[in-house]
Amino acid sequence: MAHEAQKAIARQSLLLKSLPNQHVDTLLSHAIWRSYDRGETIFLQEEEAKAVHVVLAGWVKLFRMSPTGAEAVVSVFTRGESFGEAVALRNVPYPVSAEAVSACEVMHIPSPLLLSLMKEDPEIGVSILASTFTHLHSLVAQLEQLKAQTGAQRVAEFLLNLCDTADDGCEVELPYDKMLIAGRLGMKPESLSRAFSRLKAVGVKINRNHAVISNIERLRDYAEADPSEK
Amino acid sequence: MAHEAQKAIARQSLLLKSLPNQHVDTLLSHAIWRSYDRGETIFLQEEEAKAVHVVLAGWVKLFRMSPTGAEAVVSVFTRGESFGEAVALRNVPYPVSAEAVSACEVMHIPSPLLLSLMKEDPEIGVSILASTFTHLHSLVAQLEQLKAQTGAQRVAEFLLNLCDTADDGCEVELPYDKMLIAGRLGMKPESLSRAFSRLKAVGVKINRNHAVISNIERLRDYAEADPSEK
DNA sequence: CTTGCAACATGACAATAGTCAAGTTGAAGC
DNA sequence: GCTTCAACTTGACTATTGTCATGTTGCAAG
Repeated sequence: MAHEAQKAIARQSLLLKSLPNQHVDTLLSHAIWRSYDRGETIFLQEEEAKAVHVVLAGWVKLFRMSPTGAEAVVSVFTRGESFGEAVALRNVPYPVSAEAVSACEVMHIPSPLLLSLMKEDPEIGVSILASTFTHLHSLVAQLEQLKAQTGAQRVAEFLLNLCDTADDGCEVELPYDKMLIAGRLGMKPESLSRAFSRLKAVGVKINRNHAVISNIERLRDYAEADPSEK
Repeated sequence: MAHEAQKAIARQSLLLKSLPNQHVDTLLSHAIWRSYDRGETIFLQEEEAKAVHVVLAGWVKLFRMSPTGAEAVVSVFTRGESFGEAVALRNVPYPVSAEAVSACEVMHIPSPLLLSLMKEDPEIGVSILASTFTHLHSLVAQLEQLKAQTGAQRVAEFLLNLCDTADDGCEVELPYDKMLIAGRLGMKPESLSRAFSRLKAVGVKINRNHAVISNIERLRDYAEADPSEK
């Protein structure tokens, strides 16, 4: 079912890229390949984890529903990224739900397969820990941002992460809709709108899902300034 | 150097308790046992990880310094808890700093030892993933709280976590000083004071580091209520 | 083409949290 | 016992964000 192009993407994923080819072949041949429509659920919070998931195309969000129904977006993944590693190997329920936020392609690696390969070659365990560590790290970074930065500063960092060039100025497309960006950054859509307005003052123009940053350094200074001295 | 009592605590830690005794013995005999004074640094952000750390007594905080010097507390660990697993096995720099917030005892397991044992028995990898998953989970929970609850509600949850009994009412000691509690909950000490004041209305009395909760159910309802309908 | 809807923007207001300043208080050191 | 200092509390004020209401816009189904 899998196109060669998809397999190539899978091989480059953080989870698989450092594994010996032989293992990767085994995993790819036993993986389940699926397409999801925008809005489709991939798994639900409290459901038991049976696989590790690798995004091949599109965008997937992980989120938590509080008892009152408020949604907190925990992370958003795209091509080459994987999630569910630590959960799948322990047969514990997912602490979050996953949903496709655009049409997307996802590869599922059954966890029993991963476990049995891990018994043969401990290198696999290290690979899994590597991806897990990346998630841990990104959650830590998010926590720092939420605790130490204003909304507009978080938006500034989000934009800076989109333009990987160290160029003077640049233009980027917002990867998904603003409601999701707002959720991902821990704010309401209205606040995101206002944050964008503020960023006009440091040379950011937003038009639809297209952003123009006139001076990256200026934006970076803004993002890292002490909130109290702004 | 290690007392038997300390070894007993180490054996009960989340990291080691599910491992075969034989491995635990090996790890314990090669571990480094250290005492730290209040305020002493255990490791610094950006430092290369060489060991996994298990707290035997006292309290340790993990925190991040933003470029501007603002401190964001990521987690606080105590007896039986471990940290640094995912980092130690990858020879990558710590994303956070660790500091003793009270006098404490910490056991350090050198990561090369863990890696070599892991090659012999993949079960060790699963154990490490288990602890790592717990951290991941707690970070996710923190993110949800920060995004979906008010300060006073986060304080309420913090108190609820302290009293494990399902009893009607209970009394607990605050485990560390209020400045650190405030940091851990993502607020300023002043806001914590005010949050405590508000909780008086739902039957919480704070005196020094001693808290009296007259009705746990009432507090739980408060913590989980929709912030908008309070 | 038009209707309808969801995403987005904006203004007015309320709630929440941070800042600054001025006290208290309790414990450690002299 | 006294001094001193840091932790803590409280009040007044400000800034930020959420909430509610209203209006615009672009896209898609008919």
